[in-house]
Amino acid sequence: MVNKKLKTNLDTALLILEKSLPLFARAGYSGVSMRNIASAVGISGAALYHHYQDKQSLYLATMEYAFSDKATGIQSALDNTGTPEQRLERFVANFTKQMASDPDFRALLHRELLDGDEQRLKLLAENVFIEPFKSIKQLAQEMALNCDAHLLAISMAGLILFHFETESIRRYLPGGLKKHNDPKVIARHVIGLLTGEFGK
Amino acid sequence: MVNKKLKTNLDTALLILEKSLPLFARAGYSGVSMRNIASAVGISGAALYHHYQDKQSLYLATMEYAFSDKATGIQSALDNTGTPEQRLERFVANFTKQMASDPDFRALLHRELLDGDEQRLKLLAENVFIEPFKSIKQLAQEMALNCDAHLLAISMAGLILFHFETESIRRYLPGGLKKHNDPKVIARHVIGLLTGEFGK
DNA sequence: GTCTATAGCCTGATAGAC
DNA sequence: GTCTATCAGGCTATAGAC
Repeated sequence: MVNKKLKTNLDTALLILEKSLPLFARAGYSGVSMRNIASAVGISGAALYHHYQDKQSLYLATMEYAFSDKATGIQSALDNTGTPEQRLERFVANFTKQMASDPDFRALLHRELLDGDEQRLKLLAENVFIEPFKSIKQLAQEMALNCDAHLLAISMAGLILFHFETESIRRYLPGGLKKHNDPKVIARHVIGLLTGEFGK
Repeated sequence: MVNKKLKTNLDTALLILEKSLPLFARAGYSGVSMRNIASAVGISGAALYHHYQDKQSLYLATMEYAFSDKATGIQSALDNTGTPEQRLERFVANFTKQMASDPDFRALLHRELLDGDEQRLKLLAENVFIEPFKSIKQLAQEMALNCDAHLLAISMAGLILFHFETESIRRYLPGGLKKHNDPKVIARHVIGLLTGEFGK
């Protein structure tokens, strides 16, 4: 109750984004109503329209909020010290850990890949993936992996993300174990595959 | 107009599934209304309820229809002739081609991974993935790849599917080219990664 | 087996008081 | 900046004629 004057405008607008993010992540754009969001925030539906013009604007703002500082987090896994192999290992371990800790981000990412329009896909690319992508491509070149760097960067992300994406179904597939959801186990496996250390 | 008598019951029920499949694939469960489906089929909304109890039943039936013969298609890529390396190559090339040719199936798969309940995930696992999964695991063992077979099977599927999943965003990422959507290029890349032929 | 009509509820969005 | 009340239309699902 202290300083109620400051608890206005910007605070509510931000609170709305905070509350709508997990709703959109779990049910998607058309699975969430403005009333759902309003009641999660604790205000009336009409009040939402004071902060955001319409549902689409609110959704876009939620995506901007969800993606805003993800790039720096991912980028931090890509510092330039050590051998290429060490940097690869550090990146995979770190990226896996970050993805494991943020299921809402993962869900929004996959929903955007399915449903995103040009504007939102561009936002996602520019705000989140372009910079890490460049670094990974450079890393691929330094490792002298003799393949298309773009394809390799996609493969690295896919190797990690797909294990989380399939978490819900792997329990119905033969050999599925709890440990396969452990970010450390996943990272170890991906590093092994990428460095060819599994032999053959 | 010939044989109008035969154009009843089962035919309409099937036609409904055929028409609802791409709608659900592109917009998801809550993004498609019974009216949307009815008008795609060319009948009234009420008529849908003669064939399916409610929207959920229709959706489940659509998933069963979409997944029904996918297992055999995938399995056909896994015949037992040749060396493990040849079989791996054939499987990756064939699976990639199949996935490339069926964007609706891919979309439904990803939507189910995001939203599927236990019943539908079990359906997807049992009708589509269990048998190919077993074969891949056996292949992994024969290739003497020294890693967890379950993780490897997931990785193989992920390596292929993620390239399609990111098709919409890759055009905003550096180095994205048309050829990266070519199933032959993708398959070649995945095979190279899995066999370690890119060096390092 | 399909139709029209409709019930009852939920939707996004607005008007206007406070 | 938030509320209550409300609108117009969409939603799932049903009733009953043909």
